[in-house]
Amino acid sequence: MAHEDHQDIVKEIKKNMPGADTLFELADFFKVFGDSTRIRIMCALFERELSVCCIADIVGMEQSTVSHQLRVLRQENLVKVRREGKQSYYSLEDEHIQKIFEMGLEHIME
Amino acid sequence: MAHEDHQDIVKEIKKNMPGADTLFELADFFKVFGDSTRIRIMCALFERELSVCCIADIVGMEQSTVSHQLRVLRQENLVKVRREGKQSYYSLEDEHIQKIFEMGLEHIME
DNA sequence: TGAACATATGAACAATTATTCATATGTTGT
DNA sequence: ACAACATATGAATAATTGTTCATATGTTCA
Repeated sequence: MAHEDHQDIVKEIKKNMPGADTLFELADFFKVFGDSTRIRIMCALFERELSVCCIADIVGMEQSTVSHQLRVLRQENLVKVRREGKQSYYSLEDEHIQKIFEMGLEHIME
Repeated sequence: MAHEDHQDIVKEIKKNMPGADTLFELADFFKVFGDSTRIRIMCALFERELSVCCIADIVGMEQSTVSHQLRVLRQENLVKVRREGKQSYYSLEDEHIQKIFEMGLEHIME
């Protein structure tokens, strides 16, 4: 309880904010972008769909690690899979991802 | 080493990807969005600049917690501070933030 | 059916991170 | 200079998360 209108401001801002559940979900969504392995995986997928072993080679990590991270990306609907014989081919779910990516790049390049 | 053109694909993708250092930086940037307390703080700041104690009240957490998180936001150049008397007023550094936020919302609302 | 390969998953470990408490620093008004 | 308040920071703790190893599942071809 600081200045006079403290409570008014708090009430006003709270009223206009999205619900806490929405913001939790949003944080979970962005959490996916907050890991360099996943960022690199997504970045690789900008060009074309890729098999798991290709991705592992590109990012230079264990196949197991990549598989785990691909699951995270799947769970947040950022990538989709397609089975073809022994391989699984992953690709990006939509274009939001690339746009968000580019905006982040713009920011850090400032 | 899977299918025939595995190595070609790996080499091609690697060539076109941003450097590892850039992608690490980008992941660090997005990491900031990946916490619900920070998301809520940023969201509150969309409307107007706010003092630390207002923010603490809005998000319903300790002043100390908010202060720590504001430091994280400052370090990634997402907010700026202005001292006025006893209070520190925080505001958003630029509009990228709100755009990224909105794109995230669009995605989870699909 | 069995061997060879690609991918997925569980458990364990290491590392990172968010929160809190206690306290320090900074500011104002007396 | 001191009291009262706002903010910042350090240390400790709890929780989350990324990676790896070992292994299971799924697929193809002989």
